[in-house]
Amino acid sequence: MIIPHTHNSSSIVRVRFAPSPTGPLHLGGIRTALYNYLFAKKYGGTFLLRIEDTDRKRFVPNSESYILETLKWCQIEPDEGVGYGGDHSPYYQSQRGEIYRVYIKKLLEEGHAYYAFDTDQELHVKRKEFHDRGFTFSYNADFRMHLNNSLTMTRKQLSDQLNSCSSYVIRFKIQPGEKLKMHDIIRGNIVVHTDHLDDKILLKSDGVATYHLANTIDDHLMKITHVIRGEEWLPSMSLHLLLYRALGWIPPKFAHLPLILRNDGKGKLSKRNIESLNFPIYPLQWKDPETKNIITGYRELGYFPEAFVNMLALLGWSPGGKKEIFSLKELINFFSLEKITKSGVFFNISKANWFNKQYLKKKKEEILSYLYKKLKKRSLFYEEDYLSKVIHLTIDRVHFVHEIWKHSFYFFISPSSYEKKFFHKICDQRIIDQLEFWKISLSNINQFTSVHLRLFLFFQTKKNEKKRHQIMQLLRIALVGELKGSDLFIILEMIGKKESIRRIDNLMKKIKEKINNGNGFF
RNA sequence: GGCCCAUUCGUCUAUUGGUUAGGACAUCAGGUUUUCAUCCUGGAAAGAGGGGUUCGAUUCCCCUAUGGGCUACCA
Repeated sequence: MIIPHTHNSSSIVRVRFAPSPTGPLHLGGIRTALYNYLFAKKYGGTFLLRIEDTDRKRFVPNSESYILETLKWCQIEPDEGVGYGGDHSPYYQSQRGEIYRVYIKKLLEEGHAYYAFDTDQELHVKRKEFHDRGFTFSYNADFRMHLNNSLTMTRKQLSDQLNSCSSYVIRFKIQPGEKLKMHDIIRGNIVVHTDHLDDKILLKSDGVATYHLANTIDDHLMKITHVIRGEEWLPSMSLHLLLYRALGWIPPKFAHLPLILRNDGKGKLSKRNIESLNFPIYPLQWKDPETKNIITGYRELGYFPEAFVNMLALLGWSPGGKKEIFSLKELINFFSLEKITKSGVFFNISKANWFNKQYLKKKKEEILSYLYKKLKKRSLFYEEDYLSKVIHLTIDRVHFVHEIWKHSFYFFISPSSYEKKFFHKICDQRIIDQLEFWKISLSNINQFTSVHLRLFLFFQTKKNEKKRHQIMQLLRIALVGELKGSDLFIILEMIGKKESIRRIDNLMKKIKEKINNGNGFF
């Protein structure tokens, strides 16, 4: 009988998002956080945030606040960890050195780790030598007995070496000859032979633990049940499993997420060379503390966090079925690690825009307040009813709140210019005569409603469709400035008789000016 | 080079041995419309290749190819 993968109260889910503070989060990072969050919430578990700052050289100021702000904006805030407290502090790896030291000592004593004194330079030379001869150098069982480490020393030699203050690292001793059988929730069974592994450094010469060690110890101590991380970590899963075993701990379950790939050429998404990408990769604007360059984010571009999260959730995961719009609650409800895709994914900005549009349709309030602000700047005031009508008439044309103005300005102000090509064509005395005729006709209409106006104009031109077409284009240019926009008669009704006539006058004036100036030249 | 992972329309994906291989975005055509956009209808568009297993493979296995990751005293 197959026992399904279930989670109950006896196995409380605890997951972590563990970024390193080397700059802003990108699409891939935030998606990893999202999946961790969804998984935790689905099983009533805990989502914790740990900062993996074991590499001091790569530290970038403001990264942490950026990460915190991003999670907040996406509404996937941690329950525990940096910025949220908890029983397992500190949540910065840089503050956990004492803890790591305890376990390093244990590994050393039990023969799972050893001191190594080879310098960076020596190893570099060795690697190059091997490479030139067509071989691969690996610090492993084949070579460690020929290198400068505690395995090749007597006790005395070792203590002398250590006392002489020469710098050293501590390496993990991999036992060769084993077929390691592992399981990944997304990928299934994976087998790696330990012969292919090398003796990874656990403690760097500056006394700081490497990611591998810190990560393993922290995940255990913080009672992490599921490690959900990017696929770039898949090759280290064997190392981590071996570390759990050496420390006598039960490992968590692993799920390695497919990578988000660059669609401009090669490689995984990263913070490098983002200029060549045709889409933004940061959720929030990032100001580089060194260069002061500002790189825009999805928030600044006008994406709603809900749309952003929805889009991201479906990039590498699908619950099946045809539904695509999911609230965060629904995402939590439908989420499952098993349904995450295995292959790398390409990001599609037009789909992201489509998602935003779906959410925009439900956000009339936000557009309303945006219009209010926009109008207030011009000292214009309109009734909410009027604004609502405008929004109703134009919302289908936009993907973002800020786009509403360029599609609705003509309900509030006269066009500031006329479409050049068309305007050029209508610079003619006959056009002025026509406009004059329609201006008078319109001013004589008492019921200035779209229904009446439509009837009137259609009646007037019932024998000449071409003419109707032409006059409507003329009026549209007068009202909007270009051959675009909402229903002409509705615009007329909305802005009213007085304003309509004023705009027709404006156009006539501009045509006259053009005719007069033009004559001087030709 | 070594090790690992992956491979369904252009993109995101559904379909876990029997389907006309479904949907969404994008794209194209037609319709609606005074215009643009929307909207509606429709089209084109996919199982990398080769071997097996099987009555039958997109689905299972192997090989090749391609893509990706890792191969640091980076995470």
